[in-house]
Amino acid sequence: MTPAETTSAPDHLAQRLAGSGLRSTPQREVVYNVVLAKRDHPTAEEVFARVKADLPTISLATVYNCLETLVQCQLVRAVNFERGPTRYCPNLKPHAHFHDEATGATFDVELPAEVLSAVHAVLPAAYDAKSVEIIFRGKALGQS
Amino acid sequence: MTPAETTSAPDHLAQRLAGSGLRSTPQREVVYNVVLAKRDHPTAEEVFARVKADLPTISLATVYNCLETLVQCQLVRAVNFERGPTRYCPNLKPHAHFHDEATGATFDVELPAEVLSAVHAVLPAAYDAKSVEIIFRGKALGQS
DNA sequence: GGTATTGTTTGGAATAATTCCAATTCTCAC
DNA sequence: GTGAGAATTGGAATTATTCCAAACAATACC
Repeated sequence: MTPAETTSAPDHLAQRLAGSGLRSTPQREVVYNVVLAKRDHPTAEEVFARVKADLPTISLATVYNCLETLVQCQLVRAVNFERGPTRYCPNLKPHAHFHDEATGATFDVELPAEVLSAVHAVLPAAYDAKSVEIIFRGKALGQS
Repeated sequence: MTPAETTSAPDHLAQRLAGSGLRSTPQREVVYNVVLAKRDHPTAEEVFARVKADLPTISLATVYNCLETLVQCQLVRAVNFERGPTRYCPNLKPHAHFHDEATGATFDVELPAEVLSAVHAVLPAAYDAKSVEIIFRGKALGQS
């Protein structure tokens, strides 16, 4: 990521939080930075482990709270693969996910606007969709 | 459903089970019939409650076992909506799901082959998808 | 037909992920 | 500085599911 991004992220966070009447706190900042730093779709437990490097006394409950807050403010997305723990993703552009069944790794897959609208078009008029989630499952072939 | 379907379902079940070296048991039959009978995407607990009408002494563990077996034999599909319990669906044709956030109800949405292949086409070559799940979330407008 | 073998069911204990809660701590406005 | 509301914390509670060992059932073998 570029220097510009690292410095603007906290501002973005503070702005968004303020927009919802919430405060920017060290815990929220660090949790947000962790999700931004390594975009490997970490679970809450994994975020917890990484955040402790900066804030050794943070609690798991707070990590859950912060992640939930970030989801509410639309700064991160929560993604679920069947029975597994919720994973968190800072990619806000519309995209699909590919879940490697062998390794458990998750990858973002770009979703062109025309495909997204083709998908939305399958919905009968009686359904008003706020969001759509597309999840592939299978094997990812040896990527570096 | 037609009479033909109600009578052929058990055979279909027995065949598929045999194909995997498994036996047809009263528990598996009743669980399968329950999922087939009311296609409202019940949870394991809901299936359990319905199955008890026929088999009052069945255990919840057995319901989980049977559902898992049916999923393995591709007789039903398991569907997950974020943190909720797994739901079970006897619709085997490719389809998407619409999840009503207000009521928790789930509806099947037909997925034309060309949309399905357009979705698959977004995958880079390095990904070999065995399956894709498409889940809409939103509000369903007053359906009867 | 009786018995070994293997598959299936059962109830209860265990687990995993998350949420809840009450108590403390922090912040900002006055 | 004080007080009100927001945020954090640790631990208990909850939910959905899986695990496990014992009991039961069905088929295979003699």
